[in-house]
Parts: sequence; C-alpha cells; structure tokens
Amino acid sequence: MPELPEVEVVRAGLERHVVGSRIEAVEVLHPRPVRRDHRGSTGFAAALAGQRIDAVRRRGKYFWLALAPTSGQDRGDALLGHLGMSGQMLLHEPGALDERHLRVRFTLRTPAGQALEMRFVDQRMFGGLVVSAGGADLPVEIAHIARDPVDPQFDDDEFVRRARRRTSAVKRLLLDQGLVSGVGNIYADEALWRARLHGERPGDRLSGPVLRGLLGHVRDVMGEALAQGGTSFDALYVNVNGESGYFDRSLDAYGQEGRPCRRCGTPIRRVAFMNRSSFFCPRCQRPPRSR
DNA sequence: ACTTACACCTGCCAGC
DNA sequence: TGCTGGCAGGTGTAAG
Repeated sequence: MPELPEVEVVRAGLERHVVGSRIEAVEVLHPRPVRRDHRGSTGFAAALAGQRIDAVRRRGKYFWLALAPTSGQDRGDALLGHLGMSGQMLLHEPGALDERHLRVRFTLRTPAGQALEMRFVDQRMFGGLVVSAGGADLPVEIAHIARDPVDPQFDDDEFVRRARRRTSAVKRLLLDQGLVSGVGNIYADEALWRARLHGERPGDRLSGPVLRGLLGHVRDVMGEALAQGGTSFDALYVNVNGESGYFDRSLDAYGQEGRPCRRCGTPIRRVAFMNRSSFFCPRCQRPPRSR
C-alpha cells in the first residue's frame, strides 16, 4: 500500500514523537509480522527491551528506528520495518482501545517521563518488523535495496546506465527496488503518465534523456504527494495519528479508468499487469510497436 | 545476472 | 442471505 511518500509521512511522525524515548516493553500479539526475525517473538521482544531510540530513518519503503549503542557496541541496533500493503505505525496514549489488527505493541517512556504506546497494526500482514543487529546506520537486511530518488546520494547516471541495459518493461524497472527504491504501483503510473511513456516500453529502447526525464517526474510527483500527506483511498493508509493524506484527489492516471485524461480528454484505460493493474492514457502514452 | 510467476494474507465488493 | 471470484498501496523466492 504505502509507497515512499506515505512511508516518509510515517517516518517523520515517528521522528517527531519517539526519538529519545526508551522501549520499556514489547508485546507480540501475532507471530507473522516478526517472521523474518530469527529470534522468534520472545527473542524479538527481548532484544528491544531497554533500548533507547536515537533516530528514525528510511530508505525507499523501509523505515527503521536507530537504537543507541549499548555498552560494548560501537554501532547501535535497529528496529527495521516495512508496512507491506496494509501496515500502520500508530502512536497512542496508553490504554487506548486495541485495533482489530493490532499485531505488536511497544510501550515507550519519553524523556519527559510519559508513557507512550507505539503500535504496529497490519490487516494483511505482508508487512513486518525485525531487529537488525548493528543496523542503526543501514540495516544489512536491506543492503539489496537501492537508494531512493529523494536520497541526495542517488546516482542518476548509474540508474540510466543500468536501466538501458535491461530488456524489461520500463514500469517493471520503476518497481524494481534494486534499481530505484520507493516507487510502487501508484507513483509508477503517475510518473509514466507525466512522462507520456507507456509502461511496456522496454528499458533498452529508451534514451538517456527520456529516462532522466522520467526520474524527474518520479521526484516531482512524490514531492507533491508528500506535501499533501500522501495518497490514501481509505482508512488503511494513515499517519501516526491515524489521519489520511489527500493526494488521491490529484491522481491523473492511477485508479482513473474511464475518466478523461487531463491533457487530452481520452478515457484512461486499465490493463492487467503483474497480477495487478496499470492505468494510462492510450493517446498520450503510445504502446511500443513490437510485442 | 536477469526475468517471470507465484506465494504469502485479509477484507471488501460486485454479481449471481 | 450467502456464495464465488476478483481485486487491493508489496516483496521474497524459486525456477527458467
């Protein structure tokens, strides 16, 4: 569900409220969200108890709470998370009613001595949490994830070089988190619409300037979405305070099947793609000839 | 190394 | 009313 802008909204909310707090207790209510942690549910909880949160970071759609180094460590651990399709990180006063899909409860103690609950809520449980040993700066678990387009160190030239060596459809390349991270189905369709590119165009048949332009559109649309709190179609995507973003009102392609293209008036079309959907303007975004 | 298909989950909605 | 199938913001894995 959440793509880079939505995860960034969550990261910023956590940063504002939990940095400096100490994790006093961890309650794993369903084992699935911690499935990638080899310690198991109780080991996961034990590895976090007593640790202090130093910072909240993000790469692509992953976020992590960087933990202060404990005695004997020169680098702190991290609580690494991914929201999957339906995950939420929510902050509550202690004692607030449990959500139906509450999976993990963290009881925090703020520097001012207040108790605060941080909750991982996830209906479909494609998301997950893991304790990354020494992962405060960059968890090894996400070493295969490329930098995202918002990262100042993202290398546009390298992206263009790699994309032009690939035969895959350009939309697949945008969704390939090892090439560029943070882009999902919504922002891929939006960036392709802005670039007037059909998602089935193969990477190795696109020019450098066209790919650079596409990258620019990815950055633009993500920046605009972030300014509006992200994209939210329902209560499944919310910030740490449970509030929705408004960018769904600004979408030009995604979810707009049958609506007139804002540029040319042609009805937006939907086609099946990788077990999901692609939305595009059949006039502005011409399909490749072959295939 | 790249490419593709599929599994992993739950809930909602349309159609019968 | 209830069943079935299709669909949903994603990623890891395995096979070709």
